[in-house]
Amino acid sequence: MREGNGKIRVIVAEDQGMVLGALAALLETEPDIAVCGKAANGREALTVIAKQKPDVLVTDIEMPEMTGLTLAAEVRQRHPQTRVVILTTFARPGYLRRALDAGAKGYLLKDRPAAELAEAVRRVHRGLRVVDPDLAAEAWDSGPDPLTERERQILWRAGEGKSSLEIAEELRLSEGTVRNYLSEAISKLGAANRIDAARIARAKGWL
Amino acid sequence: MREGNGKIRVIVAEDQGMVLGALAALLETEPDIAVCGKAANGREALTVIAKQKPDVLVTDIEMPEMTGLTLAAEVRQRHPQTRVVILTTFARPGYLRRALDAGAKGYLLKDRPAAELAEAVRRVHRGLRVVDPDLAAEAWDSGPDPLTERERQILWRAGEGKSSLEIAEELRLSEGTVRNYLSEAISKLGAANRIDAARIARAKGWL
DNA sequence: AATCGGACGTGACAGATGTCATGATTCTTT
DNA sequence: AAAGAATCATGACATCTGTCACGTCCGATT
Repeated sequence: MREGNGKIRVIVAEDQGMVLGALAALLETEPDIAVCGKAANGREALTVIAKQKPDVLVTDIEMPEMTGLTLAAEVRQRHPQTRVVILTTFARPGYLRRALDAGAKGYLLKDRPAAELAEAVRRVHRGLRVVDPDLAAEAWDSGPDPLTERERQILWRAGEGKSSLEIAEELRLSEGTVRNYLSEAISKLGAANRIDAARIARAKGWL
Repeated sequence: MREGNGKIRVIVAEDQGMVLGALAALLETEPDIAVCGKAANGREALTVIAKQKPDVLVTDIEMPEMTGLTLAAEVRQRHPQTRVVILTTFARPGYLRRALDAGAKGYLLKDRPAAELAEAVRRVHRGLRVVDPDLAAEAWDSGPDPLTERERQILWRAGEGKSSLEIAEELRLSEGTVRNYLSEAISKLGAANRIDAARIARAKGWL
């Protein structure tokens, strides 16, 4: 958490305290890496980065306050010298695509061996990209997000168990319009009904 | 991973390789704790435990091959000298109840501070119980699982987006019966529809 | 022997859902 | 200026869902 005698200076952002501490401990076992800060969400991470100006940020995606994806975009704008590695549970093509669009240099899955984390940090620090190859392939042939913003809003709410009428009132639409959007989403995703459609969209990282 | 000169000997089971390695690294930083084995699922954990006879097993719940809950029950039977600490993301009353029924001595959430893990291991090793207090309170007043086995089976499939007819065919029931069970589940859970019911049941740890 | 809960069924009905045709409006791109 | 896409709408229709009343059968408890 202090000086870096030529070491790669890293900040870790992750909302699960236990995992945050554990990842930091893991990186600290590497002789050429120093963890110079931790954060429990995106907003916190931005503050710490402004102070520490680290070489690399390792961040989860799903966090309160500010998503890792939003965080990556902010870091690119405000602290371009800090390279971002996304570290997440989710092998979702949509997440990968958004991460790369947001300027992330690495996308790593939590179910890979622990040794890959340090290796990814080193590579990204050297200016290389690190992307899980299987996921990259899947992202390639699963195509882009076919949903419009409205469809996404409505499908999201449908997935929470809300009825067409409830969704219509919430978004100030007519019930028929909501049913139309859902019908569109169902057909675009090749789903059998709204629940199925929400599941598929979630799995792809489109919700 | 080797000798334990009076140290507490611990095995960690967790399916996400990165988290597994990180948790091990975290525990290894403690002077009185030694990690003598790792496992990526329940079955693997049983093998390692038979060899190592550790003092404490720290295990996740949701793993392939064998759940942490099943694992806890097996360990109580076959290796009663090993005490079990469940370490999970999910603050679900149903999980806690099942964990305690399975003989686990500790139930810890991954979003607690990292320092609590070592402390929990020490306490459990001393014969004490460690249960997240908030979760324990919630478990107490949320009552027991109200669903019957059939209702659970059917609600699970409904949550996957299957129609009543599909579920009926899969379970060799009439469509009307499936609708009746769903109706029962919806009313027991105070839900608005099948999607809502599945959400609630999942959140409680009953699915 | 009587009671109770779980599993399973039917029939009927109202309301929710999914589909389709058809159209208006607006904004962007060619 | 024309074409395309996204937003929003209506009406009509068939199907799916959720509820209720009312049963049967079985195994465990009393």
